[in-house]
Amino acid sequence: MVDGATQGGAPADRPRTMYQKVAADLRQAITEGGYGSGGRLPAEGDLAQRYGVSRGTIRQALSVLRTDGLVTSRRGTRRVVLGTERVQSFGELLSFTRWARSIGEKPGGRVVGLTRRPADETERDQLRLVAGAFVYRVLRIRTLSGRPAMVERTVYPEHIGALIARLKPDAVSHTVRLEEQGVMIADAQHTVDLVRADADDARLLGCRPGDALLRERRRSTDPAGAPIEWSDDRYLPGTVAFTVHNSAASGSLARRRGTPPPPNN
Amino acid sequence: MVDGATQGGAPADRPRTMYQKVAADLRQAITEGGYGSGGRLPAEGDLAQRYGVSRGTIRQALSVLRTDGLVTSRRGTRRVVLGTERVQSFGELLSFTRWARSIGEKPGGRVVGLTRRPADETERDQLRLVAGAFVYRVLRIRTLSGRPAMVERTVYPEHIGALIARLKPDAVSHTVRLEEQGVMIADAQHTVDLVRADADDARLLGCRPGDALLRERRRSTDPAGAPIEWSDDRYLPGTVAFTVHNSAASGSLARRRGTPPPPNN
DNA sequence: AAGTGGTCTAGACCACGAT
DNA sequence: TCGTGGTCTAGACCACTTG
Repeated sequence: MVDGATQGGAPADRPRTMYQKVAADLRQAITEGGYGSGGRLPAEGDLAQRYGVSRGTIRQALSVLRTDGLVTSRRGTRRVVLGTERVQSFGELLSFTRWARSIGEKPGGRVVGLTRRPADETERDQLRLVAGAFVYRVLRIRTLSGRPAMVERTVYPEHIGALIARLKPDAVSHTVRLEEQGVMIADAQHTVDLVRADADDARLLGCRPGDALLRERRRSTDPAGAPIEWSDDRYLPGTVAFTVHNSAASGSLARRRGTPPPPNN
Repeated sequence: MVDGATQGGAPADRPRTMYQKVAADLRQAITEGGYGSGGRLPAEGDLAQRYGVSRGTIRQALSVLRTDGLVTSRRGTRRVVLGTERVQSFGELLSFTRWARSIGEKPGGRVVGLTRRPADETERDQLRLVAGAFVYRVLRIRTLSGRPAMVERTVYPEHIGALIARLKPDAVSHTVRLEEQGVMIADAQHTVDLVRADADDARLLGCRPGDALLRERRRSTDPAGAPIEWSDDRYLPGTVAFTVHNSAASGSLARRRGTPPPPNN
């Protein structure tokens, strides 16, 4: 049977299925340079024999690596190693806290404003709410090793916001707290552009109004497709860069340290 | 048998295989609102029967839609429509010209500088060249309906650059010209961040040195994994935004009109 | 308990690249 | 021509969600 982009559990989890085990194994071999950059992988049939699974399972594993941009694939020739870079997990992308830790910085956060009120039309549209529904709006300053890095404005539907409202103002990771209460994020849509700091941004980030900021707007949904949050995050210049790999039918986004050396693979 | 992220020909092409036909069919039904936003798709088995194919082929088709962020998928329940937005093609992302046309603007371009010289270390690293190899560097201003929008600095390995060097300075699309000569781009790695305009940027874009620009750096490779170009594109504020959908194991990047209304799905 | 999608098998044939 | 990955089939069993 066929499969597709294989949702598979978060790559952060321990591999549970055969194709995840194979993928993890091959990923390690690749990132450790076992095949070299530009090197060729064994044929699918060989891998199937080596791991004692069907060719289909091997293809499922390889599709994961292809989506991550680690290998090519084309008819007629063996797969080629495209890059040997570590791939960022979905969790690191969604959580400022996890991202900060993954790059060796100490994350901080403080809620500056929290209100509950009826959703306006844009919010109803984004969160798929009916007229009259309430939302929570959270304004929050995020720091890296004590220095202001980002201003976050997040809108939650009422049942999620109620959980957020109970957290301490300086709770480090709202995302992790939500996970602990069983709120899972399965999909996210991101928009990255450049925006001018308004008065609030300037005050909280310590810049001047009108200064340019890198903005990421994000809409996240749970496994059932129900909106969980709608956020507008504004980063000081030099704080982050966003990277994406894509091919004819794939791609993924990663958040990286600001103005990093040119991507190396 | 299993399959994966299904490289399938460019979605721009006419569907050639069964799963592409099914995917195109379902995509149209979804974007036309046939299932509604948040609606549920028929079961895989039902679709298999309706199209007269195996369940595996249906799953392959659905994996395409899942990668595009159009539908969810989880065990136990039918797939749910996540969004009904048009998905941008790989070609529109890679080619400024095609993108501009897709949003109804008239694209323009003019080569301002073209040099051939030995690659420096960074260029050798990016383009996977050996010491002593030559590269072409192209500096180019891009316009939307006559107004400057972006400055493009692209480095090509010698065999590709030689083709570019033969084009007229105001050739509209280098990407399309390369395609006509059989140069195909199969994968690309993007990095998006914020950068200050240098003297060249300011002169060509008509802004002041030090002004903030949205930068996209890109490394593209052919189907065999060989680097084709390494580019540094700098957009005037408000010109573009980049969007990405991702989930546990997928994602894709799209270029949009600058500071658009909040993403609608 | 029934319905549904996720994983896996064991084949088949085809399209393409390299030799 | 031969090896390789791409497409497709027809099953099987399992994990999960929902009533």
